[in-house]
Amino acid sequence: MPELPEVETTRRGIAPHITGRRIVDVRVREPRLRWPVPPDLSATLAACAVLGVRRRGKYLLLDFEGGTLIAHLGMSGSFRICEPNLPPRRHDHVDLVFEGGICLRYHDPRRFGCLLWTAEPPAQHPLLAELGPEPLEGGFDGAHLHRLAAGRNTAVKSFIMDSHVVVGVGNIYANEALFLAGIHPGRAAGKIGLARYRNLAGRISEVLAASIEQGGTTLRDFVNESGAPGYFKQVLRVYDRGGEPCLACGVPIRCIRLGQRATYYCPGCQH
DNA sequence: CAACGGACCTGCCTGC
DNA sequence: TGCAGGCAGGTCCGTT
Repeated sequence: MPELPEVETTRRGIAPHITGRRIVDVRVREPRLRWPVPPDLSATLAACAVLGVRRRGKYLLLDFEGGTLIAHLGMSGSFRICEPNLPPRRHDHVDLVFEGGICLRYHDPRRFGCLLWTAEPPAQHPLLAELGPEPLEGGFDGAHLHRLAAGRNTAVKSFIMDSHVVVGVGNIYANEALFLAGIHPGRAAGKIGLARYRNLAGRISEVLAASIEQGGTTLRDFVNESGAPGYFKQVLRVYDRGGEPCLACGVPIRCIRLGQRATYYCPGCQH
């Protein structure tokens, strides 16, 4: 489900509800996420206040007094703000209950996500330490992509989805950005020139920013902190449009598999 | 190093 | 109607 725009939408949605509030209860109904929820999380968080909510790539960072809760939504995770006594639905695995009757509820059917605690600065955590630059901040541009692509034979789509190269570019937005840049997704990363990488970097930033504006993309089940869907799907140019005409040239969109992922492109526009 | 496949899970859709 | 199979927005890890 969530790519960077969905995670940012979630961050913006939950931050005003929980920032500055203290934990009054932690309920772990199902600790078996990608990695186990720390068994002592409840004790660790007891009476701690949230200082703020940040995002690094697709990780949400809930800064508490004394450490940071690192959260990832995996493929199917979501956070919602609800009443603490609202009966949990299936797959509502964890509640963080705050003073004032605010409950942050973690829901994740596939359990590919995680909730981890670190007392160190989270940037040093092994999951975050090797991540590439943020696509919506300085340090990400065509020169960066061109430099890292040198000598690499992998498909450019797999290359831009590598979190060591740039964070937050998942399958939907990789397809969309390559379409907007006119680059064939299977082209070898090391055989693309600087000018085209400058264009691609711009399109990646642009498509992610535009999706955040729309509240993220809802394909099947993404909802924000209030349970409302995102609206960016209405703007997707190639993703999930196999066989339909290209909006630019009318040629049918093609669907292939690249690196085990569904890959959509326009054979007329992308080379 | 780079590249690839498998692994982790449930839910939903398709086709027989 | 039931059931098997395939697919899904992520990404880590082990093997070539």
